[in-house]
Amino acid sequence: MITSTVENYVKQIYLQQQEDPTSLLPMGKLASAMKVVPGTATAMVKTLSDSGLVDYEPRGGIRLTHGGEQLALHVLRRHRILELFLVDVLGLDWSEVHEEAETLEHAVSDKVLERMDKLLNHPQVDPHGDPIPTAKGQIRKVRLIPLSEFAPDTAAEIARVADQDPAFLQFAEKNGLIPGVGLSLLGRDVHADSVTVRLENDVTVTLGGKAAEKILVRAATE
Amino acid sequence: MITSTVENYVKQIYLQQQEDPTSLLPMGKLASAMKVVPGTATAMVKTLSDSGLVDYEPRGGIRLTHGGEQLALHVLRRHRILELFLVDVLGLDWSEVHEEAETLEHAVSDKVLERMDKLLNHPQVDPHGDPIPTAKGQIRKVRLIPLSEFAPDTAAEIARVADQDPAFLQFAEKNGLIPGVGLSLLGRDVHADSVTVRLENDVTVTLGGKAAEKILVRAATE
DNA sequence: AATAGAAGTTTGAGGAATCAAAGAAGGGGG
DNA sequence: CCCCCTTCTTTGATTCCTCAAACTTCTATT
Repeated sequence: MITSTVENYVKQIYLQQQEDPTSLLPMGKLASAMKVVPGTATAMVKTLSDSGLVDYEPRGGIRLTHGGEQLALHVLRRHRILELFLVDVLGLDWSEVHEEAETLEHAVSDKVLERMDKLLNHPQVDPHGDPIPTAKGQIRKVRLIPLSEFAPDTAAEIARVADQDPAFLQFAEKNGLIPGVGLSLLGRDVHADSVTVRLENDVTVTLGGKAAEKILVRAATE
Repeated sequence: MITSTVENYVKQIYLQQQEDPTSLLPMGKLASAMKVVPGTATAMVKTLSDSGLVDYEPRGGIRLTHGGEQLALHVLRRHRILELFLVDVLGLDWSEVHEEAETLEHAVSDKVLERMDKLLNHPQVDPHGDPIPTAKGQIRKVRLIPLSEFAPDTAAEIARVADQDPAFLQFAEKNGLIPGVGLSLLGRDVHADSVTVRLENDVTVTLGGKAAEKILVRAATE
């Protein structure tokens, strides 16, 4: 049976793999992402391998099989629709829905999920701008530019805030750094490791490199 | 930690105890209600007893402590609000929400639950007419009369359908036997073990004793 | 009262997921 | 080229929940 632990591992493998899609995911990365000791990850990966969800090369690393990726996308779909549902229907704050969805994603049936999807009008992205895979397991991969690498003097719009830490999200919200908001790059200071932008409401915000990496933008579509 | 298994046992003990509130609940009843072998129930009850959730008399039976009852009511509240939410907000059929809620009741946080409660306008009963305990763990106990014992020639209203089997609920729905519907007793045939009622839409329905026991009514409040 | 049968408890074992700690593999610096 | 350090795997143990089956207690019936 697919336990919620298995779902979590597979989801995490998928997310980690996105960071570096070319090479095999090392055990250590997975173990620390799952917050377990390395031995636990090894044991679990063996059962995932036996279930045909990952390809496992001992001491080499792992990679999701097609089946594993489909499962990961299925879990991710549940997670992201739930996040949006919690924000749009139940009025929770976008900074707190990640944790809630983390539990619920293993408990909602497909039937309930599709009702939510319908109620939300088949959304494409969750409250943080993360794309929602389709029920058939397809995900739109859009090339977004981190604010830290964004070219000056171009109009852009925030597409995604790539961090689920409530504290960071609250900071982002307070400063108007929310998906859909337009902005333009005022300046970048390499030595100060900082980026300054002007938002559509004319407020200017300066971010350090770490924070600027997490704000992903796309060229504005007027 | 309170696992969902513990929550299920405590909930089930509460429900079973309602059937016969005066005496201790025998192990066998609990075991069959939980669909486990008797030995499993014994083992589990010991840990419930160690956690102070039940009083356990070996070979005598069990009874919830105050703490156990509070936990049971908390779980029941989650279950019933979820059922109503699934019907009223997501449009699921009342015959199928019990199963859905059975899983979700262990995954939903208090925060999310109270949002649902608010959205539903602090309901008193779930779609089947079962009372919803308050957040403080209080439950309104109303004396309802089974159709099988109902006095003739009195106007009444269906208050509750006490069965969660989807098949029975679908039957009830098809025949208009839904909480809130008014009816009057046309006749009872002791030898045929049957009861005939006329519903408010003038349809008459005849039920056997087993079914009539599950339809609970209250004197009509005009 | 003796005893058969029902009801309940105990014991031994197994699967899922975890950790701690010992052991093996592999790669880079001296 | 060898050793050492990092990374990974193995091993042994633990917790939670379950079952099967042996065993005990109680009750009711003759």
